Amino acid sequence: MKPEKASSCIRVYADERQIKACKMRIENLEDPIRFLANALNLAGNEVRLKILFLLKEEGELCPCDISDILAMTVPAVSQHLRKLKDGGIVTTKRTGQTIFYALTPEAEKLLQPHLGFLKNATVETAL
Amino acid sequence: MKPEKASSCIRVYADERQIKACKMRIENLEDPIRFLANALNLAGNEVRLKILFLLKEEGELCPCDISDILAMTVPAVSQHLRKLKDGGIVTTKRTGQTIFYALTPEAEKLLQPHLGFLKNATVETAL
DNA sequence: TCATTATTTAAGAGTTTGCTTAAATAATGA
DNA sequence: TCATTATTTAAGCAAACTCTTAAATAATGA
Repeated sequence: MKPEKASSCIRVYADERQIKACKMRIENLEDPIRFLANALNLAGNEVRLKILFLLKEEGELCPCDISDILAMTVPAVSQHLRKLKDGGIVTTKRTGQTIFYALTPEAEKLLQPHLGFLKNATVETAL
Repeated sequence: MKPEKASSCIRVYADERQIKACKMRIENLEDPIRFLANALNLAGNEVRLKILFLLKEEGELCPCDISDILAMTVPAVSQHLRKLKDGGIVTTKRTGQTIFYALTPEAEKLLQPHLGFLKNATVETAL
């Protein structure tokens, strides 16, 4: 009846098997979890979520457009775009001096539920 | 042919109508965007994403269990749980000294695609 | 009541974030 | 080539994040 663990909790009814199974499950998912957490973290910022939503709706936009729409300085926008690009969420296409940003197909798939939901969302429906 | 705007970009081909439409769309979605960004931000942290995944899989867990599984101190876990609770992502149920945490139905719905995906995910399938 | 256990709270330190301003790159067209 | 325009990069700073350790709350049972 004595728990075989040397951990913080000494609850007698602690389910050792459950704990161990959970540990293994998490361990196996380490990589996908890291990847997903990073993507969600990028989307989990008001400014970047707006940018992602706009790219989803408009197809592509340049930093300058986004700066106008969001009423932010161009460097501020550019730095967000860089993060998104580094994270594989957006790609770029140059046309003259203008650089157009667009969602990657992977990001589109990954964020589809949320961005699609926003389209006609209210706070209640978002829940 | 002169653009009617006093903004950072002076591109002749800037689509004034598009910019204005985007501004309005974003403005109308201010609240849902704030809400969604907050939820994604909470999920966009490795530790918290693990917690959310575990709660999804196990139904409910106490801080002590989570601390064991993730090999983190109890206060560290507790502080993450508080954030999740403040954000309406998890709820609590007391049984004696033990407090069980579980996903709220809203969070379950909101995060279903991602947490469900993780279940048997590899990095490639997560993409 | 008192010792034990589960959990939360608080204070502190080190890191990361996200903006600002100024400067650097890059492409266009006169 | 030179001036203009679009974008990125860099440095600096205030705020937010996430852990640590120590102390406070809360519930149980002898």
